[in-house]
Amino acid sequence: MHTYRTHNCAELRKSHIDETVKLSGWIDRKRDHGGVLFIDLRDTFGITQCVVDEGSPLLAELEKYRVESVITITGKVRSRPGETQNPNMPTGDIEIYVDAVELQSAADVLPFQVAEDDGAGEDIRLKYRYLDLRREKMQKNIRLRNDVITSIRNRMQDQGFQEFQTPILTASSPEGARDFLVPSRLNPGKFYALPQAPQQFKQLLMMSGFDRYFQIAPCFRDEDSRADRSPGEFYQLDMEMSFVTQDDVFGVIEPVMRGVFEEFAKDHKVPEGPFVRIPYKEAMLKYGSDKPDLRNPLEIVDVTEVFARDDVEFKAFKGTIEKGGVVRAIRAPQVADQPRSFFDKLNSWAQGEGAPGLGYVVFKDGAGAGPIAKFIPEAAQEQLRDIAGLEDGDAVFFVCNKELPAAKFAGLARDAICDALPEGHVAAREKGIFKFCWIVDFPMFELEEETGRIEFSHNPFSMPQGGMEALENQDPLEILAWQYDIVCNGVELSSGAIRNHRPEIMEKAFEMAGYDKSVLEEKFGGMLSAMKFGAPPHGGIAPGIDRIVMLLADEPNIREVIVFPMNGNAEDLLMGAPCTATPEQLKELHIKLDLPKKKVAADKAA
RNA sequence: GCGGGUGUAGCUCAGCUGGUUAGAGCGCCGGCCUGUCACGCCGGAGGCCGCGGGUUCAAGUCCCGUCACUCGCGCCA
Repeated sequence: MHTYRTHNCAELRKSHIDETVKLSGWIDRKRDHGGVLFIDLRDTFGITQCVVDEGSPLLAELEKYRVESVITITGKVRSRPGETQNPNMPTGDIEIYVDAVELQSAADVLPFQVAEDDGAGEDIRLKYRYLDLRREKMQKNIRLRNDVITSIRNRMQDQGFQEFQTPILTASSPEGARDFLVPSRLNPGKFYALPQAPQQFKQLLMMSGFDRYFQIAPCFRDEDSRADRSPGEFYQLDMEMSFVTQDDVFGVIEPVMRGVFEEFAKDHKVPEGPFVRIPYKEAMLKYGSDKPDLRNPLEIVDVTEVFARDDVEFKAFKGTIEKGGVVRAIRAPQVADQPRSFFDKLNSWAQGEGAPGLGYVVFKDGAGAGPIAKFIPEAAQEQLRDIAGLEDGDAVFFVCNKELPAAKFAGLARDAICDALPEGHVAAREKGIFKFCWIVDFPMFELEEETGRIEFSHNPFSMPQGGMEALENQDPLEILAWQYDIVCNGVELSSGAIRNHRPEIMEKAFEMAGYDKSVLEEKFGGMLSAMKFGAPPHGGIAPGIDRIVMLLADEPNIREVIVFPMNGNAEDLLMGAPCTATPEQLKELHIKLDLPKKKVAADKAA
């Protein structure tokens, strides 16, 4: 019987010595010594050294094969001579003396090296992704992804969740991200949209009486990419459950996240105990972000009252405070001994971010020093030390602006200061740890600055805390939603909410956000009517698979954990997507193109 | 849409205040080598210095424009 292999490239050991075996794989490396030739044969499982010497007629043939060619070899397992055993590889005690070889597929000269990381750029790696994926790191990452997804599925099934597939061709919905549209041939002039998330479907499943749903769900959003956001598509652990409160959802998903991270974190610990819960408002004040990295121990406090004092004469801040601005302070412990350049660098960092600078006061030997200390008299300094909890040797950095920009910039400064600290400093960013938190109590609505209109701040399907009564009686901007995020090390891993299952509350909420009842009917009519025939209270969450794997693989870029990602311009250069449609295709779809002039000119030139 | 960074050999990069023949490592091709494992040694080929324009006696280097890649902002309910 014909076979390509009797063993894979990782399994032969001393116990196989004298056996005749057949191995297939890629030539990882060749070491040609003239009279003896070593070939490292590689498959996804590992590497086995194969050898021929002058005693073999195959030597001349094998010398010709380039690396990455695929070959099948037959030979006898033998022990490597004493000194030459390689303890660094699992198969390092043995080698195969080649008796026969079959070239399955010769490789051309490679655009970049596979056996080692030669630093090839991302564009060329993506163009030859199949070569890139052969590399050890990518094989590891992609397999980790499989393992993580399998583990998640098992953990969800174990808790009674069932996986259902929801449509890929569905309807466009207003708000949210830009949709990908797909023209309908049977319905000329109409378009499907690819789902940004199975949001409505999973709610409909709850209203359909299924109690616990999950899906490793593809989601599509036509938005620009980032290092942690792949363009076009991504995967979520989408889940929803009925008859639950926020605590019930936390109680289900927290063990899944903790379990997966504990199972696959290589050198990282996950601290014991439930994930910290931080209200949105507190997160924005203390960390200047709704996705704080808690490995950074620095915290922000509001010190507006100090700079508002009559005896403080720092005009730059006073003017802003009078216009309704705030002053935020970041305490940096034990930095008084840092060189001047530490403060200068932070100052020029701030200027690079468009701020006038980063003011600070250093407290040393009981007195404040630094460029703006002279504007703050002793009594005010005392108050400052009190509020910020400053001790001798500490410094505080100041940010002054309107509330939201001040909070956000203080958040950036908080990270910049932490990163500027030397290794081992008391306030340096913690390493080897996954620090999770829940961000809770998001506002239901927010003010759109340009228009002055009230908008949904996150998910319009979330239940407002306090229900109808809150909508009717509270200041809309004060109303909180049962809306929550999981954040890990500064990465937003998931968003979820207890949903609004009451049609009248839904209508009221949309009305407050400026939507006419007819819009709600038209866009969400299906779900709205489902809510009128008996809808269970329900809620869920959707952790991002790619980001989870990215954290676990310790990769800074999400494309490192996706098999065939698109580039930053949402192109797949390997498959040639997106591509133009033929005139026949367009005609069938009743579509005429109206391209921008610039694009037409560029295509002609190409 | 906006801002920063980068474009030099197949890949990664060096190339000073502009100066005459543009370099290195890896890869590739040829030669030598019987114990390597990132094998070693000798030799060779390979460049529209992203593209277009300008300044200059002279441009990889300076200026303007443009394109590509990349990071960020906007955007991502």
